Amino acid sequence: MITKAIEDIKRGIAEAIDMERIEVLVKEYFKNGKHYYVKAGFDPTSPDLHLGHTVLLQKMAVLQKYGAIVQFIIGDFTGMVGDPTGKNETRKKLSREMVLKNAQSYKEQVFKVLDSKKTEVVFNSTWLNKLGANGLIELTETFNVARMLEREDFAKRFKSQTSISISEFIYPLLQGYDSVAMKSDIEMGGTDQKFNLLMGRQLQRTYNLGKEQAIIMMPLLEGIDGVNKMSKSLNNYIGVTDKASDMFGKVLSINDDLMWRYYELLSSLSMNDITTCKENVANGKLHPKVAKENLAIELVARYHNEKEANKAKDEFNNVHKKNELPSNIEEFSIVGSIWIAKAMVECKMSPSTSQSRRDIKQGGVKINKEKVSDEQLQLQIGEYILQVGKRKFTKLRVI
RNA sequence: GGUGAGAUACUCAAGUGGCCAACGAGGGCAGACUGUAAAUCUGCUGAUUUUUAUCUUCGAAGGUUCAAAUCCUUCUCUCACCA
Repeated sequence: MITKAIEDIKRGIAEAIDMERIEVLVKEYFKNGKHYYVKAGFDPTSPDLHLGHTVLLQKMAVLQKYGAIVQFIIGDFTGMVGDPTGKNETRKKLSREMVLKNAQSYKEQVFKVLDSKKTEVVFNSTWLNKLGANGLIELTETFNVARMLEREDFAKRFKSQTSISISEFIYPLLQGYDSVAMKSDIEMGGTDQKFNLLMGRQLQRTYNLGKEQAIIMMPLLEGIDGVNKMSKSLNNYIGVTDKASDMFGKVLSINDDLMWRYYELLSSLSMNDITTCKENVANGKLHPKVAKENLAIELVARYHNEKEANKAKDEFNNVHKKNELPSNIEEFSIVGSIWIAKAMVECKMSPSTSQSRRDIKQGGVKINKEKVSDEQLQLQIGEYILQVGKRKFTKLRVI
């Protein structure tokens, strides 16, 4: 049982620091039911979670199964200091209400993965506000610039003489201080967070907490382009709140190699099952598309439900294989007969009439499944199914 | 504070008086093909029913010129070097 627990915990992780301690904590739990604390921080600015985030969350959910209480820290204070990477725009300070609202929407998304009974949601302003200038100075004394510059990205920037702001130095200290305040046993984060995570460990020692947190780092999940890490700004993400049909489609659009990565990091199948599945695809017993569909169904079911997932699958096959129409098409009404290019703009299928004309010219526009060849086409009064490209449909009513 | 470099479309990046709505790359969109919204190949990628045309766009505002992204003046911002 314990061996299996440890195996589960180790699965897919990029790196762990002080794994022995983690094992001890888990063993303790199995022996006398003693809980331990796992910390992870989230920036409250963008509350839209995507599957990249869930890699971390799922690992925490696994730990919860084995005795962990998750300390879900909303970095409302550190968020204000600003993760200093995106410089040249002035960071807007989030209002209290905004933070609370984002926190609320976090909860809705997070508890699709985490067990809410074993999770504490806390704001780091609670203790960081109290820290004050004195406390802050004290905190900065625990560390020195030389050590700070050991950090790879700082080192690079220092070498190339790109500017580094003082607040960037303080940021990791504050994050580390969270671990002191929360007395965490384990902290989790992405591999890019290594420095900040280690800081927590270091500070716990400095502040004589009597323990040093272990660290679990999860790999960064590649986005659906298969190259960059999943992120909202690169628009290669699958959002937790994406519609079932979109989510399904996006999963199916990843390339076959990436599929296994997603399996490992996102699926709840055991590693054995995944290996078997992989072998079956390799020797032709299982069609890769079926394997991908299974994965898509699992994920859609997790964030919606099984019914929706199967519906999404049928829909996808209808639309893309049999060329049928999706079941729920948005409807739009326009008064009076209208030029098709303009109609497309009106119902938001196209950003401009110029774009509409291009699409028509290239044969990408269909009305009632018939390709439109006449750029000048006027739509008379009636009902039309308008299709642009492969997946944009609108039911248009001209009245 | 001083000196120098720069600001071009979604991003990177050419262009230094007319042939510039602006090379190229990435991205995006569309088409063909496919098990797929993958891969590959092809086309398109400022706007506008004046479509071999018109209008707006190369940090901002003025100016020179028949003609400016390109030349001049001022301003704003960024970056680097010195202090």
